[in-house]
Amino acid sequence: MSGISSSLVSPPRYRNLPARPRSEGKRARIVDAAMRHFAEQGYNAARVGDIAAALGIAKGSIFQHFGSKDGLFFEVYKKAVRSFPRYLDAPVEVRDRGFFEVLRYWLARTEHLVHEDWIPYRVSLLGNYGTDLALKREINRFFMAEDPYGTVTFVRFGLQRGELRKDLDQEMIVSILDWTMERFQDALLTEELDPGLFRRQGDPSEKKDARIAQFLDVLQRAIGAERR
Amino acid sequence: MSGISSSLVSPPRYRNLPARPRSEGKRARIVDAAMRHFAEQGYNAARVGDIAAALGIAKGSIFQHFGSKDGLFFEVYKKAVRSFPRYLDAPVEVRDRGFFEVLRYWLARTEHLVHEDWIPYRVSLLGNYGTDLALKREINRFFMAEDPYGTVTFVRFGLQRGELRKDLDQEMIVSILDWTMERFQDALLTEELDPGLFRRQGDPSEKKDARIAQFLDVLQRAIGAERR
DNA sequence: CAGTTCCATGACTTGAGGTCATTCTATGAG
DNA sequence: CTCATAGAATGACCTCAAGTCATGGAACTG
Repeated sequence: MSGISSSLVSPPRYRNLPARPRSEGKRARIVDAAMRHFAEQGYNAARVGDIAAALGIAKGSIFQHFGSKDGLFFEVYKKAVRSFPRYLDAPVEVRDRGFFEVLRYWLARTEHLVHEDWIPYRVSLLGNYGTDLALKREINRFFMAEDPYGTVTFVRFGLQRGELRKDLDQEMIVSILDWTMERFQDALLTEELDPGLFRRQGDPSEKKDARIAQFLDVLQRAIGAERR
Repeated sequence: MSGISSSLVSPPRYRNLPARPRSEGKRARIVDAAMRHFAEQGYNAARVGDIAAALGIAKGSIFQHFGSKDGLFFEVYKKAVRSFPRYLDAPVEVRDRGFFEVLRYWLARTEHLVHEDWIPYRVSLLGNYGTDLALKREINRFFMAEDPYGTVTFVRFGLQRGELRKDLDQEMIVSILDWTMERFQDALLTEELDPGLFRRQGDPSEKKDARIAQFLDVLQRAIGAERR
């Protein structure tokens, strides 16, 4: 299994064309337009030509700046993800109530946040599920390097407050938190990814709150310190 | 957010061309060859033309049978997933030791199984992360309709034995199990998706066993009935 | 102002998915 | 055995989007 991705799969290229000084503004405008297009059309259906047309520039320019459609998407993805709040961005009074209250806060608000501005959320979905594995690897690198949601510091916060089990590796807790939060939110928010939890048949949406409570309970038992 | 996938995204087509009687054998041969190609090249890099060439048939034939590359991949994906064992396929003596022992059994064996035959595993990865959202929706439908790993019956098994919490909806348990098992196994097995749990810096593979034990412990606290 | 680097352009190339009129072939009736 | 017919196979052809590149500005540099 070792050599599959390195030898059999065609080499990806997310060439990081170094940010040229003069063109920063233009790069940013391209990324913005591309974000909208990707969000609305999906990765495959989005056309680089359309993005260029929408901006009134030549298609070649986009390739000169980003090298490839993948390269462009990766920039778009990073921008989208960086625009999301970090766990510890919750209001102080919430933070003071502790680790799991911060989680509850965000879960309850996610839906609202996404409704207000679904474009970056949609892009993050595309990156997570809708492109290809080579990109997924790149995204993983990005997450490990930047920790854009501040999960690591958030877990440290929970550990310091004694709200999290000390007998687990921190990495393990971080992974579990990342995985389950991501999947739960995706199921909560998007039709494509709901395995029937939220949309089976005419589930009244009040049930969502119950689901959130249940989910938090499960998580607390899983990684939380013994209560009292 | 409601209308995104229905109105803005171009309509996908996984037309289920009804299985013609005479061509069953050929369909199967195409699916086999395609499985190998997708696994080795990835979805995007795989060429329908190559698959046809490898079989010594015309490209048009493949489209006649499966309608589109997506359609072909979906068949391949289903075949791959159906080839995996169900939870309750574990040996009786393992089953007798209970729900979590069955999980331990499969986690310990997954790596082995995948080494022996990584092709269907790779295909399932592609379906889960490397194609597009429209396909993801189709895959979710498939899972809900077929429950190919037998997760639902497995959870019922755990509930009947009193090993799982009775205060959670069954659907919730199933989802949590699916999510975490999938991600954990993916991290265990693949470079692309490993968020650093197993390969951060030359982790010796003995650590894997420890991870598996930790993971099971976490899961047991999360969804298991109170011990003793 | 001259020289140089960067940037924009759009016509062009490449190549993959997908179509379709035609041809072939297996089957079963007469 | 022959012919009729439906399903399957074919490959030339079409479409269209990603990606390239030679050329021609535009903006700094000294």
